[in-house]
Amino acid sequence: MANYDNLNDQQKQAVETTRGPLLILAGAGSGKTKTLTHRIAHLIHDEGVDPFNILAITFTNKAAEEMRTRVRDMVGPEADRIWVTTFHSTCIRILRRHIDRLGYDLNFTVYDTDDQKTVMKNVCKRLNIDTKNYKERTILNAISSAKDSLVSVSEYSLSTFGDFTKIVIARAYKEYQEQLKKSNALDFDDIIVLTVQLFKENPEILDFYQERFKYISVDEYQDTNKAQFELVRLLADKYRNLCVVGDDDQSIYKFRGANIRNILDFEEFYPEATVIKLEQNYRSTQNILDAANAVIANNRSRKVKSLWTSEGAGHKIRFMQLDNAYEEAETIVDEISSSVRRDDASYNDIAVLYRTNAQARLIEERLVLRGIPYNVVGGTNFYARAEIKDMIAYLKTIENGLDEVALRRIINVPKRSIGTVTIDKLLDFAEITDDSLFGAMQNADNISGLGKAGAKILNFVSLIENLRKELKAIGIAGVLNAIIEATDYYEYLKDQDEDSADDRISNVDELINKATVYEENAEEPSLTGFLEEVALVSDIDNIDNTDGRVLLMTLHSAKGLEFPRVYIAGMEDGLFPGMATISSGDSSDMEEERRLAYVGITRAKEYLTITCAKMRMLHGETQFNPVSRFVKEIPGELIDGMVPGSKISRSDYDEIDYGRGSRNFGGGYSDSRRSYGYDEGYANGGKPSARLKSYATPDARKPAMQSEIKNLNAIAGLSKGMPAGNVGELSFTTGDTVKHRKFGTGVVTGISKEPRDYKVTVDFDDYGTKIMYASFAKLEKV
DNA sequence: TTTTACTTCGTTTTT
DNA sequence: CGAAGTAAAA
Repeated sequence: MANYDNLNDQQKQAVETTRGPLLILAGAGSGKTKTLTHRIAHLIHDEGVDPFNILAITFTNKAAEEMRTRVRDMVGPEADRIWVTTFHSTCIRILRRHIDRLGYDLNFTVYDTDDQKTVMKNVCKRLNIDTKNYKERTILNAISSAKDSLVSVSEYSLSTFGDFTKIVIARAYKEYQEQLKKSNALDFDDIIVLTVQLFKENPEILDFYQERFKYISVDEYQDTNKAQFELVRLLADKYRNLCVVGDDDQSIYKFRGANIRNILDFEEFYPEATVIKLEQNYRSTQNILDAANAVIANNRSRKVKSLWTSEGAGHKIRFMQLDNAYEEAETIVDEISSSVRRDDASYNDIAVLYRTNAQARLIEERLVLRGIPYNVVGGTNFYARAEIKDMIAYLKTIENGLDEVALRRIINVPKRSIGTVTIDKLLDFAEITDDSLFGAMQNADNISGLGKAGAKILNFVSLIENLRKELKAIGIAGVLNAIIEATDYYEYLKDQDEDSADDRISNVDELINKATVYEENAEEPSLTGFLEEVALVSDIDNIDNTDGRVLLMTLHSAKGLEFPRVYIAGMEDGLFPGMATISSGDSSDMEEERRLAYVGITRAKEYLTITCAKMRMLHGETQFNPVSRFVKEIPGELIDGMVPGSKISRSDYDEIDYGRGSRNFGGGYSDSRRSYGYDEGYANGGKPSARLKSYATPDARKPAMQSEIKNLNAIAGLSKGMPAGNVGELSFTTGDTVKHRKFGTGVVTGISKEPRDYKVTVDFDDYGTKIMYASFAKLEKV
């Protein structure tokens, strides 16, 4: 019997409502994961539901992971029989078994956005579409939103109504789908769309999964698109035990196809639905909640809710308007520094949020100068790096020879004299013989006019075929090593660019680590599985705020997270909300932007500081932005320094003495300057008032700053993704006996230093000799 | 084929 | 302003 004592009345009601459609409107910080996990435990323990019949869908791997552990904590190992996964992995699991019904092979690969663009480039070339007028991305976005709303190629073609742009997109859509199919590849949207199609065309398959998943819950329901709605609808259609959880006020992914109507109209679609609102907040102080409530109340398309807490009012929200973006960054970093020094805050209590990634740079620069450890979340994905994509392309080619994007990426990387001319000949041959590119390559002997390239092609083909054969014996990590060896890939990287080679090599090493970890941990490791994991994993999943770093991220990335101290930077009309939103005639755009502000505010547990700059460089021109309208929607009495009871007016802001209340202005400033020798830039000898003019020559300092960042980062061991200052000391040396979680004990026979880590060779008592990376293997000296 | 000069274009991005 | 992509030159 599960224990529900620590649930509030609404949560309890949600847990106990197990039959029929249920809509849980879960405000920010209202304990929705807790409610969902209890609900699952209740189903199993009190209603005797077989875990096998439960499906819990989330959007992110991270959310799925968290829910899985929490359910396991409550119900034990039985929990592993529940499907707790993302939309995309759910669908891939289903498609791996049945996609042959739709004419694809079961070993299909998944294309990421880069791959999509490559395909679209080819499509445009083939169809003579001028990519000046029609950008690949624009076309792809149109296709993506068509797929999101389940509009097929033929339906799209029929709905162009003579609109020339749409006609072009329709042609591109058709060709794009054909190319993907030829490559036996799916894009992210296809993963959902094809599953829906599979179910619609094969009632017996649908029925099988309907019987399997008698109880379904969907998290972050406000972010679902039409295709996902349809998928869930189909699955739940038989038993109608569908529980959706979401917060319409946190719907911030419209631009990616999320349809807020799914949650707003749930009751209309399921008239028999029970609706429960979770409004008690367990995260933030009342002041923060009041601010959030006040802002979001300006939205019209929403279900009215109001967050409250049984805890106290807490600290007021601090607002500071600085003269320019440099001072904004400096002020924030100063405050971070002093709050850690003087209060009991630690770096991992703190997050700096902003609207656009570009804003991170200035803040980063100041953090580096202060030697404050930080991590920037988002930006470039690990798997988007060229060297990683190369390695993955080799793996994809081994896995799925039809994958033309992968094959063409590596066919001449590293250089093996198979140039465009040769590739074109091969493609012609493939077209005539109705074969794939790889098929043509295998037949290189029968193609005339290839000249010397013929032998090179066959070499390449046998490399791939050999690796395919050896895969079983040497594993994924082994294959990767073999690729590097056979192609002399590291030499290639060094030839490319001497400076970045070390970084790139260590990235590849990291990929090998990941492969090793995957093979050690997965139930049934396979190349398919590894590629899937790689395709469906993002940086966001690896956010770690326990390693003593300040986190910098966009407001979007912050959804679902919480921090004791939050800074929201750049709250200016023109930046947040952005210019495009302000000038858009569609009020729903502004409402979405406001929801983003709501998400930002509700991330804060104890302290919320909002900043903006009067002057800021944007797109190469200096802009003078007024204070964000969202800030003005916060009642004045909640803001530090404001006259209680008054709404703030624009003129009020200009009167704010934002120096007040920040305890260490003068001192902190001059410290940081002296130590790094930037005094010259300041007008008044390192004793700035809050109204200090901007740097005399902000740009002149840049080159110095850039190299300074590199140096400081190197000294502090701060480069992105590296645990805070720990690469170095091993607790053992050659000859020591160590213990591994899985392989047991063994003797260290060798240690070699890698750019980022140690490679340790261990002769295990029971498993033979293994080479592993120290940071992953977690070896302990015994 | 590779380097270099020039143009273009600018939110957010769970998978 | 600066990244990224493209066209032209070597």
